Amino acid sequence: MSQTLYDILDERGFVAQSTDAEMRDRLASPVVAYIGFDPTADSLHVGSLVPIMGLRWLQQCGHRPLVLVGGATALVGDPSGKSDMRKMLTRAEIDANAQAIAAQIGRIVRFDDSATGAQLVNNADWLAGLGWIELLREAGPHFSVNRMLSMDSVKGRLESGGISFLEFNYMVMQAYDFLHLHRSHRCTVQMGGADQWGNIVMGIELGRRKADADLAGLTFPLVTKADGGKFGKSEKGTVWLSSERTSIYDFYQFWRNAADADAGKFLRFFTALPVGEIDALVARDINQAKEVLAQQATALVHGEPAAEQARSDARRAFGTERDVGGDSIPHADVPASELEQGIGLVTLLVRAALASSNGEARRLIAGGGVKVADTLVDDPNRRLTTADVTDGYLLLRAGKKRLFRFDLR
RNA sequence: GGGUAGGUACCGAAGCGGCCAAACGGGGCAGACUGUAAAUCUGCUGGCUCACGCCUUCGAAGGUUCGAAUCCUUCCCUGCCCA
Repeated sequence: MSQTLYDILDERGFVAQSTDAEMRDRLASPVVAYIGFDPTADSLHVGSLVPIMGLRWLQQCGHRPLVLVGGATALVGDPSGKSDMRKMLTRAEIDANAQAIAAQIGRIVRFDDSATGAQLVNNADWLAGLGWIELLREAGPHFSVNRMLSMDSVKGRLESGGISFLEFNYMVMQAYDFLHLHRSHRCTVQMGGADQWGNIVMGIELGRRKADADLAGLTFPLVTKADGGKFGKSEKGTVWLSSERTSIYDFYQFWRNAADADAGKFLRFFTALPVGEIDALVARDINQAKEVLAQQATALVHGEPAAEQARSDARRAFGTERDVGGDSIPHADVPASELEQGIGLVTLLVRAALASSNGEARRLIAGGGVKVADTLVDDPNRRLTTADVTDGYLLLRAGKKRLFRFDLR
């Protein structure tokens, strides 16, 4: 193996900061490294794909990844990068979320007992049982409040509405996690998003003071978009990894619609294609590069067959064929009997979720944004009947990119 | 606990008795241009009916008034200063 993990991460853009100037050497021989995920929802979103890919490369390079789900820390809530306090979750919700998230990661990272098999740990297992006094006495003396206050994650909150003591303790818990994983799993490296820097550093220092351990950390950059917008949002909101929350069609479209300027970066982050190939592809045909990005990213999360289906359906729907019969195209049934009486276009737009209210649907139509089977309709009072059905379905388009198919039943 | 400044639609931020569903900016959606890209220009942006009109909304609950986001009372929350 000529390339070390560090080289791979570096050339793919995964390295934001490293606590160890000699990180490349450190990663030249097998280590145990961990990344934490907070089970605050029953699914991760595309933002978490960066650390997950980090684990994947880690594993591929002969290291052992530890996936920590923050069963305990989620009870507290990470203030990093948040402007407000999160809502509190119950223990049962968190446990269920932790399971769901582990399953998602398991599709990308291999969990088993081999030397490089990933292992799942839950900090509720060691933090939940700790006594207040016990923790204060063990970890407390090693934390300087002055330093904690100077951490970006805290400073941000001090400037924008304050931070509760509850959340202020988050970094202590995370630091304790690192120490614990060093003791229990010989873990020496923690990775995480750039916003985790402070938390990671606190863990390293705690490890040095309590266990004389030589720990290190590496952070991934915050994924940004060329236009400055938030990464991971589409018109439908957050892009989740769960197909329950974000359909595979929408997931594919999210990547397919990436900005040109982001294609190369995203291909490095979210696919396993060799960097040389990525550069060549981007240089040759940027639009095709985005199709590859969409297919690869979808395959990563939802599997090859689903990705192929999404790609071919999208190609046909947006290409010259105008064939929208594919299974992955958003669709629902509509009873023939109902259509015979005629249904208001406005009603159907709302039913298809192309508009969130009748008023919005009307505005959309009046603004010239609605097509029925490729024919522009600008009459808000238009009613659709079986006469509008072609090939057994009724196709609604809102704008150029949103569409919905009603199958006649 | 005391003092003080605030809580306005997705976000920021005006409004300070009627002309306020509420300026302006951002965001979002749509149209033109394109390559399912970006940039630019244009329109729209609480709900119901869409014609008048009706309903809900300006931290919460009451009150004053013909009429309140705008005045009064109590309460809740947040920042800052003091203890």
